[in-house]
Amino acid sequence: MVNEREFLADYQPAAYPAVAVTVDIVALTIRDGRLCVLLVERAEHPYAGRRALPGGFVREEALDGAALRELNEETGLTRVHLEQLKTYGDPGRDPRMRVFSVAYLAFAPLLPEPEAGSDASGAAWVPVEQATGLAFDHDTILADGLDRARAKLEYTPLATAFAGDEFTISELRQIYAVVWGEELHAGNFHRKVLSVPGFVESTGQTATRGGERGGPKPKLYRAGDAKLLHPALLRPGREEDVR
Amino acid sequence: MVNEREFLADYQPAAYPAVAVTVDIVALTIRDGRLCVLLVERAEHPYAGRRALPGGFVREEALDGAALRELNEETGLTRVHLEQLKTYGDPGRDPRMRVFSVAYLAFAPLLPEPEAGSDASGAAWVPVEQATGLAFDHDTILADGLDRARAKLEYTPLATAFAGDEFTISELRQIYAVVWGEELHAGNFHRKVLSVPGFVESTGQTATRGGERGGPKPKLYRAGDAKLLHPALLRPGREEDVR
DNA sequence: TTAATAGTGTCTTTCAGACAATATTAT
DNA sequence: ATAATATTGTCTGAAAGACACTATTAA
Repeated sequence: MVNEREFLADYQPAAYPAVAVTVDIVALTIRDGRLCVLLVERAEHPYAGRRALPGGFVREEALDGAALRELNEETGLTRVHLEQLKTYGDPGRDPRMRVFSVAYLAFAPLLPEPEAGSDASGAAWVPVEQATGLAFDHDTILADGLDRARAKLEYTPLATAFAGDEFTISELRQIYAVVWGEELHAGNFHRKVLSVPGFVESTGQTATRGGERGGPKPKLYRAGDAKLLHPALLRPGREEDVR
Repeated sequence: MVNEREFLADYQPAAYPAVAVTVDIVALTIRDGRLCVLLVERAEHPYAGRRALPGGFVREEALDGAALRELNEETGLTRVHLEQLKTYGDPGRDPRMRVFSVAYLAFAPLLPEPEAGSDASGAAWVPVEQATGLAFDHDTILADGLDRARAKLEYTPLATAFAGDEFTISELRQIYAVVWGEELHAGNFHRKVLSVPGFVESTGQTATRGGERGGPKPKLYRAGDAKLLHPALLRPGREEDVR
């Protein structure tokens, strides 16, 4: 019987078939009232010329670190909400070899024009409804990311991650409306948000001007300290997809 | 410029540092009124002799398939609810090499005595509060799995996956109580479960006898067709961990 | 001035939770 | 008979959603 040290010294990693692990990022932001996802155009085979989610191979780093690094390389963003989404590993999803992709979901508040990264000839924020025909299984990953994002708005204060440091209740409502794809009742939303403990806190300030087409100067708020919304903000009319 | 076929023909997977991907499974069941997790005792280095979550290397198969195969090898179970939990990939979590573990969560209704698997000298259902000091980062994985399971009972009919084909409302309540670790009001729970569309449906049958210490013969139900509970069954008194 | 917006008030319905009541059954 | 359990009823308060109303401001 070998002991642990001898076992590790003899261990031959190359005896196993080669696999690789990447991170791919579903980075979402809101631009011009539309929900947008960050896409790159692939410069290399496979899928050269096709649009894809930004990502790359994991190095000697933690998974979260790899995701943050890749996102930073593409956008320069560093203060974003990042969370692991799901891992995709069907054989054949990458023609080169067995590649497992750990997908991450990111929420970006403001919109610096994305910079072209090393393995991407271009990067751009694309409205999600136009983000189709992506490389690999990225259509599926994007769809899963959108599902997750929509669900998390219900029970977490994540919507504030789309807003700036200070925001109005109307801006917050627009975020919900854009992500969920349906208008929300302004009055009820306003009262609801203020009634959830820790969701937002007042800055005491007021915006310098009212809405585009009139209205009083709204009050400004910042994100509160809640990690969960209680009670939650449930999406209206979801009885259909319950079964 | 090479075309895609030439590129793939020249591609050298071995040029990248060796990594491996495993699946590890948090399989939960209820035994003797306690929430239990399936553990194996490791026969090989590293962590020989330590208890660990069942799992193994992913072969030429999909991730979900690998998880189902591993669980089946350990328990013989095949009709279980299996869902991907999270992927763990910190450098150094496995002393052999860079190993990424895709963790799965499984809910097993009945309790066949687990069989010893190929890379395990023993497997057993262990009450979760006694499942500590596991190999690798499996303590963390188990904790994440329990969090997920407790949360999913709130808004999905997953509790029925712990029950048999037919069950009473009391048995369902016991499942919630055991997983959440707190007693639930029998009367309110009863009315609530029956009021959620598609959660359970009546079999028209009645149990052959009442409770252990008396009481009328309860009616029998089976799982309904709902995929989400609406409205949800929220855990009582969770205002504390909202921040 | 006009129209849009911010913010508040009110009402109805639904639901959670506390509690009670009744019927049924194991011991 | 006693105690436990299943099931239903009642009440209160929280909360969602519909709707109305006032005040404020851009154009």
